[in-house]
Amino acid sequence: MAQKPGIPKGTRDFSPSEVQKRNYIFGIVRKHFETFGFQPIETPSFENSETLMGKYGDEGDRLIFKILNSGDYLKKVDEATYGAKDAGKMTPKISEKALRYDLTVPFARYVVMHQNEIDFPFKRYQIQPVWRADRPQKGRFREFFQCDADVVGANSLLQEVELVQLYDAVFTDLKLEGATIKMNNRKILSGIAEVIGAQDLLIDFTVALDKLDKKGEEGVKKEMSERGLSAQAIAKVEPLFSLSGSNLEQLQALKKMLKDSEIGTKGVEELQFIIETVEELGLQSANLAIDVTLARGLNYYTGAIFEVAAPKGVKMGSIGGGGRYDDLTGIFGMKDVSGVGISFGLDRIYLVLEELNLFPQEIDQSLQVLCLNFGDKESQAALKLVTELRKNGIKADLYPSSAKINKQFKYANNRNVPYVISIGSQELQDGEFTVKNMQSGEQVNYALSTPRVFIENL
RNA sequence: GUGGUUGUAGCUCAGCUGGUUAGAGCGCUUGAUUGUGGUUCAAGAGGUCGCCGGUUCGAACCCGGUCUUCCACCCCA
Repeated sequence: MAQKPGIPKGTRDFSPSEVQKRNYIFGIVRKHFETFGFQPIETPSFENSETLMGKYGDEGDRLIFKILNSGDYLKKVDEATYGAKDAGKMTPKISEKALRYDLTVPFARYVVMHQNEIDFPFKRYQIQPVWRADRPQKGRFREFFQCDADVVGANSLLQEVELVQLYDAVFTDLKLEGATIKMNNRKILSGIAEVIGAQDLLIDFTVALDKLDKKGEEGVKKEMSERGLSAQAIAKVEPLFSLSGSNLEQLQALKKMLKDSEIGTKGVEELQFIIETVEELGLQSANLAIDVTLARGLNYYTGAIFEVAAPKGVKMGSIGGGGRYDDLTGIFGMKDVSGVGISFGLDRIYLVLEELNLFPQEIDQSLQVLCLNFGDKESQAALKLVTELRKNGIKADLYPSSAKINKQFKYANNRNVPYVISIGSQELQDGEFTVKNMQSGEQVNYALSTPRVFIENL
């Protein structure tokens, strides 16, 4: 019995029109990456486990897909480890490779390994799939594409400014108006933790704060308390919850709150510089907003933090994120290389564009011209014409068999073909071909000897 | 990883407290129309009811397991 085939949880097949739409997004993202001076690289789908493990926290380690060793992998496991049935101890012995979890860590590895060939500052972009053993939900997959652009070896805050512009350029080109680029700075978060006397609970503090929009003020306070923050510290956080107004007003409030913290003040200054410079240059369609509750999970960020929210009314997790990390390559032994980068979540952007109906109409036009097949003799002339059209870069095809004309037209209709050409016995006799505009229904005849006239009218 | 939810025709979904041959709309095929699609009319094809097992005289329906979907945690693109 043939069994019903299936695909693993959280993976998808892409049909022709889906691939075309995805390529449309890839194309726009790539175009702007390149106009901003980024160069492409690619890294392997899987890395050595030690490259990835421990870089994303305990939670991240759990979500990394491990690859089983080849051969009789259990032979190398000693009895004690085997008997203990401890996955944490066993895994490193039976799995030495893992699928990449994001593009940033492999990039850091790349920079360290190729440091002698790279001209710094190095601006690279990378568009490749990543894998996470997460539980799928809407917009969360186990295999999805990330489009990353990072700059390493440049400390200037102008990089952050450019990255905001890059976000804006891509979303504008995609006609996705009203995306909000939320910004924060890790130094501000550190500063707040310092001011409220909870430096050693920085991570717990930020994780709890990050949930403000979801859980509300009371929920966040409760979680902070559960995570060990003192009532006194929580009281001092209070002003953050009511932080509102324009970016400038928020900056003023933060400045005041953090005046006694050196690092906090530095963070506010950085944020202010980026925001003022961006505002000076202007954005085309995106909004830039301060969000002090923005924390993001990855601990390697040290400066600016970005996250992009879809336009209002679309229920979707963030469609992009990024930030500055002063010491990413440090974990691989290369000190003092600062990096800053952003990422586009292709799969989520796809869902947003689909929901807002923002894909251009002509994307589904895989064929511009279909020649009908009226039989052997007629199709010879048709094939000649098709060949000529193809030489001129027109997507043209001849229907492969002389099926009923009715059926051939239906096929053209379903494939969204704008022009259908008929060369039947009548046309052949007159040395012509008939072009039907499928939208208007109009038919025009052209001489078979001068297809150029038709091509120019297209 | 925890708790819940979903699965019936290619698609979107009905299907009563378990009871004969499991339904609709759209799509598909054929014909009206052997050289004209997107409209109309008629006919037709298409289903191991996610999968495995159990209860029962009898299961799409009840029970257990499993896979999948989506949701809330967790985390995140």
